[in-house]
Amino acid sequence: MRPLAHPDREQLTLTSVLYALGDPVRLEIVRVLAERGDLCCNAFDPTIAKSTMSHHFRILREAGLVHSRKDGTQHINRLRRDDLESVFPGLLDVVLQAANNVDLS
Amino acid sequence: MRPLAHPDREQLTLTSVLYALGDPVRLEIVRVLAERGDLCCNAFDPTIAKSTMSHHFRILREAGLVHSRKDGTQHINRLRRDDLESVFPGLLDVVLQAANNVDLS
DNA sequence: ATCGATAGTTCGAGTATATCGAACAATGGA
DNA sequence: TCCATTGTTCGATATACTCGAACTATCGAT
Repeated sequence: MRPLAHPDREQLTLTSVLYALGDPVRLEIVRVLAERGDLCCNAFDPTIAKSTMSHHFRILREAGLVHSRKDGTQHINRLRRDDLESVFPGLLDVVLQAANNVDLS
Repeated sequence: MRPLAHPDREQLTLTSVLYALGDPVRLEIVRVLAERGDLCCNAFDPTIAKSTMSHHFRILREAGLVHSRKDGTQHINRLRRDDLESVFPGLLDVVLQAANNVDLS
């Protein structure tokens, strides 16, 4: 297995972050992580294949949105709020605000 | 030729907007439109094929980011700032702020 | 320590999207 | 009418999404 890649702040790009957010599954992951804190992968939509979730978490990790650390057999995922805020101020908050409003429907 | 599709406010989705912004070519189009006002398609990177630009403008149009109107042989493109602001408050401003900061490099 | 259960990753295949050049359509001007 | 300009559409190739299956890693129980 490859080690988990986590770019540091200087490597984050706006395009990659927006690309990562521009998928309904990943946007929901980010929304739930923001709402409920650190979670492992099985805390999300169980109808989506494991391999697909793994793919989405990789996109989120490599874009710098999520930090994953191993804890026993599971991976605990955490939103990189501070890093994102320092590089793209206000972005995550605005997106989460919009995502939560939309989800009222 | 098909008529140009322009969704109205109620049809905009956050995922589609973020997806449209999550591409370097399209993000640059949006940034320039915000900076310089209404422009036709040839105001952008001339090294990109016409058909590719047409494709990107279609994505932007169908996501509701851009309005295109015919004027003679050209299409004048305008950012739908008010519509976006009403549906996803603050989103476009934050993205443009980040895009302009990044482009200093 | 071996077995089994659980959590994720990786692989391979099918389907969908990006990019380009070429051909087409629409408008305006000589 | 002819031609230049603008942009769309088409066909082909290359890259990304989704899934099931196989694999790896860790923990707990026997």
